[in-house]
Amino acid sequence: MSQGCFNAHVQNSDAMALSAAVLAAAGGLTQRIHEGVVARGFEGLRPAHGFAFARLAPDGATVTDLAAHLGMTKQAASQLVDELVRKGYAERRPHPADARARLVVLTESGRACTRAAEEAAAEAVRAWVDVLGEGEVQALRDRLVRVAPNGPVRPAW
Amino acid sequence: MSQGCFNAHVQNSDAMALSAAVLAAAGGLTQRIHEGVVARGFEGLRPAHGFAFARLAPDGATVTDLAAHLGMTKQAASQLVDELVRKGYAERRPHPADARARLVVLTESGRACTRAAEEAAAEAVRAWVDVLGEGEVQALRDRLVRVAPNGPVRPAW
DNA sequence: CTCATTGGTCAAGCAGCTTGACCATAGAGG
DNA sequence: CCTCTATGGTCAAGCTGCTTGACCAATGAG
Repeated sequence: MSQGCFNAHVQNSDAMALSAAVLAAAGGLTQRIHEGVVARGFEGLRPAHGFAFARLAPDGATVTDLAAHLGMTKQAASQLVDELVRKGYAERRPHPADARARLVVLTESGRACTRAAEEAAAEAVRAWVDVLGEGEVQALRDRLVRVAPNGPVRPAW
Repeated sequence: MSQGCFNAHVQNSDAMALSAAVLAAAGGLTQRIHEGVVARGFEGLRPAHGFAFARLAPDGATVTDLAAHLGMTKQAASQLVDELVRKGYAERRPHPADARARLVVLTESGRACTRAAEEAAAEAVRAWVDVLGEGEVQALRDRLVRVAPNGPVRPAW
């Protein structure tokens, strides 16, 4: 583990301030996206579902893939998919290359919801642009990408 | 709601990339802090407890304050405090100015855990400094503070 | 003194996740 | 071709953290 808090320039209090800022930004963003999705008429969805949509959107995924992506058991992922199917956002199709597996894909309604989330995210980010300016926001994004290249994009706490 | 996605310079895909970066940074940070706290010998704590510690650390707080801070009911907050008390991290003291209320304060063990979290956060941030440099990290913090001044620092999804 | 408000707890219920068991298919090795 | 283990998926039961609802004690304004 780290043995040096002594020769570091960054104080613990600074680290906490940065951490709080990152968590506040993430929390506010999640909240705004969720509110925007609800405002566009998609109800009965929790933010956690958004992370599933993000994984399903490109080409669909198996339940096991989804479970790994969300950091939960495949049973839990399967239940989550059940819920999405029941609400009409996704459907299970036979996997083209593996008779054991089933490919979970978004329905048109699910894709519409994904677009709504994108719009809501763009709206939230626009508020950031109003404060910082476009260049600063892009710089922010680039630095965050460099700093958290493969962080878990999922409910983490 | 927003009617213009047309005259905005920021594309939806950019907004999603930024959102993903922020969430990845927050998720990674939370994970690292939690791991650091565990590595320093504090077990049986979930990240959610960290947000409670942050509110209790300065001068203690009432259960109702804590509930508002964490965005949950006071019953849930009370249960969380029960758990912290049972594990020796906090204790309930009579409130000096209100006989109805009880002031929840950290024990020495709770303060030690708070310090451990600060060290873990500093450690995680040092990894960011290694990538970006100290000035960039400070700039990152300043911009995030400007963008999310009062975001919810708590489990949000 | 009265009474609506506020801080806190007890109790029951629910939602989301976990563990454990099980079945069907896949794919590697005789 | 046949095992036999590994893998994808589901069913069932249980737990944990949170919610709602009811209630009591103390507060403070009238």
